[in-house]
Amino acid sequence: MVWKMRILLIHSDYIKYKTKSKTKIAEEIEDEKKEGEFKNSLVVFTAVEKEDEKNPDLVVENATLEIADIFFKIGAENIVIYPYAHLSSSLSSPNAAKKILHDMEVQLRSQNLNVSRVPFGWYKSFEVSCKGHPLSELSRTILPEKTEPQTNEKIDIQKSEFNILNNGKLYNVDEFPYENSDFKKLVDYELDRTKSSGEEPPHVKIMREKKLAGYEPSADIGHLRWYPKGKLIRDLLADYVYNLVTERGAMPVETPIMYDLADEAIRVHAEKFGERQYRMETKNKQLMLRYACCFGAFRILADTFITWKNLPLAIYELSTYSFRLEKSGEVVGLKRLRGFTMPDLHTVCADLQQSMQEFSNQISMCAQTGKDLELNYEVIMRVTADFLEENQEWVFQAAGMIGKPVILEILPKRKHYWICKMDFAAIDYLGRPIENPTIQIDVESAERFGITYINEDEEDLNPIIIHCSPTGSIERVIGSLLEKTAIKIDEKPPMFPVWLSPTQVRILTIAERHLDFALRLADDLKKQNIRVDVDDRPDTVRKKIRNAGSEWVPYVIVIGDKELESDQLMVNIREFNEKSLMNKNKLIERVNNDIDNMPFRKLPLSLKLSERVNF
RNA sequence: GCCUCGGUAGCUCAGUCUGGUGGAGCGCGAGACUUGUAAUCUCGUGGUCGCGGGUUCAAUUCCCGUCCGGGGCUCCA
Repeated sequence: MVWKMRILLIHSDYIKYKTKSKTKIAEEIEDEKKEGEFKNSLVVFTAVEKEDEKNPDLVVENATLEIADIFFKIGAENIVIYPYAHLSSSLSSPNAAKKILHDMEVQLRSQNLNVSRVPFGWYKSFEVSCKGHPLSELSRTILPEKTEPQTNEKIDIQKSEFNILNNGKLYNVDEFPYENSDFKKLVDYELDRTKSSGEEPPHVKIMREKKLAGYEPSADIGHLRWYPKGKLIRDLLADYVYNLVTERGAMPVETPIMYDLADEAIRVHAEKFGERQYRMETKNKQLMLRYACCFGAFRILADTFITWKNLPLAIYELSTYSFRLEKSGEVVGLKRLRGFTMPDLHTVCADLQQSMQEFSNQISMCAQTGKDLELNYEVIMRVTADFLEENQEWVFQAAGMIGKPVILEILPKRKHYWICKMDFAAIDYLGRPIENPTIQIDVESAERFGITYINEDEEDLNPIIIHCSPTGSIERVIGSLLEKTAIKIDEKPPMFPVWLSPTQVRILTIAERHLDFALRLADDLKKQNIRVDVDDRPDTVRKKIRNAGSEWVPYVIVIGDKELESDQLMVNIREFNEKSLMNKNKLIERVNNDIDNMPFRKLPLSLKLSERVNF
């Protein structure tokens, strides 16, 4: 059980007290404080607990915020801080308590409130008259954790330095000759220079129109429901990343989505994410929902016997789901969710040298996903000043692998667990980045989680761990693909890459007598691993063509009397907005060529459109 | 979380300012048509006007609260 400061708040008509006799731990007081009476007061009975000693300043701050908040709500005139040990069975040391109570008094007073504090460590008689309105009796537990950063902007003044790195040369952000508008947009965004247009990102509407995904009103904010077409695309992307990482030697695992905060390493790692966690309590456990796969991965690695011969060693998991309690105003479409799916690769490296080498390999892997998914990534590399100083040659070379300018952020001090990271972002229709792949060198977690390996000299050492998401979250990938269609709308008809298109080939019939032929053709294509369906509804050809277009179907074939006679098919090719005459085998070849070696899954919808449900 | 705008039929949206029996298109159902490349015609079905409270003879409309969504701020270890 974790204990925290407990307070009982009473809005009273009056409170009177009188000191009787000292205890061993009594504080020295002047005579005038030996008794007192306060009218219309918010009395704060307070017990300082063991846990509070870990971060007394934060407890004081949180308690002060809470008390002031209630004070203004009820409109009392005085605040009376009353030490009251009996609220807790796990008290802090008397000295810590005295300090915290004193600091609370000072901090409340600094807000120009009338504050009094009743002496600590005396036996006292007291009389309190509670007002009895709904807010007059409240209890609060104050956590020694960060709540809102609102009041203390003092920390973290040290700013990062931003530069552009191109062809091994460093440029000032204002002097760089920008040629690529997406890159310029990322720079502007990083430097807080992005102007807002007040529009909704187009992918939000498209994801619903195309029946991919929708909001689930009966869940929390930022959790989606996925319809069959969207689910198919998710699964194909998951297959894609699985193949990508396993081909490079990663071993897939699956770990729990919730963790016990009683585990010290889990708790400390969890608290790095502050309030943005889902927490849940069972009868005797406090649990958190994972925000990435680190927890499970690290626990596996900590329990695994690893030697230098095994390194680098990579384990992979697709987190369905990761949970982040983003602020309600930040959640939007597929870009920012509270429940999302992230490919998460953790690579154990013997030392910094090996981790840099692996980092380079993973840069290639992440860049490859941009090519495979046909997404343009702009890149930002972030390093601590120390790391840059010692490894400048490597940093420049790593950035050079991108083959175009990248932003280099230099952090004066290590602020997080990583010393070097690279973020790849697609730029959305409104010119804002969607953070996709990321690679990070983690120098902290191995030790915290007790992950070790045996080196050649049989010494037990903590490795370096690289976190990598080769595509970023699956939802963001889909969001980026949809944004891209909106950006390119003037250049080409919107569509998914053929391997991700739910329907790859649609066959539509002119009259009922053409259905048998259409179904036989569909069957042939299906046998060749092509997702095909048949629009057998009694609508006009014009209308069926239009429908196929609005579903972004890449290849559409009309079957009429002519097709029954010959083996030639008139194929509508969406990408080029053209019609082309070809036979069945040519079509199969063409589709397979589009799909290349990307993953395939069958169409999880009925073949005949007349039988389909409208989601 | 704060500020701001919105929530009306399965979907897209009008109506609300100025309170008085709620509209259109698409979809869906029925019928007609039997169709060759981006919406065939006619008829019909369809609503707790997000939810809760208040004001009023009367509330989708005005007021308060709340939930959900968009944008901005902030944040994205």
